[in-house]
Amino acid sequence: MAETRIAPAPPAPPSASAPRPSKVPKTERGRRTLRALLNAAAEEFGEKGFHDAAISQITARAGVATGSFYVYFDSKEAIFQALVRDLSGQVKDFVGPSIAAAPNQLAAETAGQLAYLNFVRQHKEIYRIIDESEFVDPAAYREHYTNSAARIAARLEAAAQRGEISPGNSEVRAWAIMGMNVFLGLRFGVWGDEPPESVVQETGRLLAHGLTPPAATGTPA
Amino acid sequence: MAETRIAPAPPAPPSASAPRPSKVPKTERGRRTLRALLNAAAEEFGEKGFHDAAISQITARAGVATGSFYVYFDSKEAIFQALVRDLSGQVKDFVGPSIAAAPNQLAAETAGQLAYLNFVRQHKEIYRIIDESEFVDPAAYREHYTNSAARIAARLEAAAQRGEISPGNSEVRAWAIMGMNVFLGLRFGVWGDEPPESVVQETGRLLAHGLTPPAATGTPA
DNA sequence: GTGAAAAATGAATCACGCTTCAATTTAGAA
DNA sequence: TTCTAAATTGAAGCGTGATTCATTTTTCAC
Repeated sequence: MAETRIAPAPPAPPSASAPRPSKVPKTERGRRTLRALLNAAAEEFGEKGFHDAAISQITARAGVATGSFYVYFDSKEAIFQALVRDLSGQVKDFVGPSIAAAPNQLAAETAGQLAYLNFVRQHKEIYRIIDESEFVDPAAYREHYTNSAARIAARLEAAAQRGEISPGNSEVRAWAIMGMNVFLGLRFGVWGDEPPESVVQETGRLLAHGLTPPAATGTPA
Repeated sequence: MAETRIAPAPPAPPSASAPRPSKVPKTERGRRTLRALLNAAAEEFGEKGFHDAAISQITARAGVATGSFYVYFDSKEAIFQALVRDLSGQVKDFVGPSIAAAPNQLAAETAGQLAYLNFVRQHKEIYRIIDESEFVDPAAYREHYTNSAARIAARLEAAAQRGEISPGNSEVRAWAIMGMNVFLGLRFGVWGDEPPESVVQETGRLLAHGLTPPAATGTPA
């Protein structure tokens, strides 16, 4: 969540960004149907959750017959997995550039969070889908967060080397930052409509100076 | 997550701490069977998730016949709801005292986090169950986190009044802290066995002073 | 000790929706 | 235009597991 790039080569696994259906379409028509199925699945899974979602509804939304589904995916689980990959990639591609453009580490975290919150507001279904992968595809769930944390940690490590931030346990910090972003995304992206700017501002202060009052440190907020 | 008490009367809804089965047992034997069913359900749901969990397995683990289940609960959903309440209460009761005993706000957050991490290590199934309530019982899920955040926010508000911490947006801060705790609990409580002390120490520094290096503020870590 | 309410039993029912499949239509290369 | 592979169709099969229920056993107040 809320990261990517800046470091030359973070420990990122070979997981691809694109959906990987069981059978790759050979014709233009096939590609269109595949896309329609993935979009329909995002809606259906997002609204109903994995088990209440129905293949027959997905195909109905996509405007194809039930049987067509199995030309592209082996099972309900298979399209769900493909969807998780699809959405993971979309977040990364959306948030990454903002982070890369930031002048320093604290600005990068703030920019990443802002981009993430904006993305979430446009794709509220992402939480239900990523969250449910914990049950449908545990490996994907674990990978998703482990990879995100690893990228954040790599950035923090580099920044600490440069003396830009204080030294410390980067892995713990990374999971803390990721947790913050995920929960703020849930509260202010999915459940609320408040403009993200004030959220980002507050978090920026927290990450920079903590909660200790100015009198006790020296630099006011 | 990781909070409770300290403030006289936080905005906590009327949700009870105890499980509320459909039918309250009238005899001692009945109470024992109900407890056995809840414990068995915690195991079964924790291991398999809601949909792969089977009533027949729950009753088998509890050592009773299939039909007995429906003496105590109206449905699979009903026992799941009761379980979420049960576990929510357990966390609160376990973490609360640590927070109440802390001398100041920053110490309270740290103590709460430490207690929470220890609790999670003893009850790894809690994540799968709370997380899945997002799908099985969305209202319970939302309430769980909204209430937790409200309690943290109330504590922060009070501390800010006392000048113990800097003024700021308490709701944003509360959700940030809660997110941190939840994700650190997942990584270092459920997935890892590292001793929680180093995690808590790092988070404590982060909450107190942020990431800015000592040179730029004045008070070293 | 007796009897009515509470609890326990487990085989049978039944709804649900994923998946299969044989037949038909469409795409596009030669 | 022709022909083959690709794509589409939707009704029916089928396994799974939650839920029901008539019956038996246990509890405990009187």
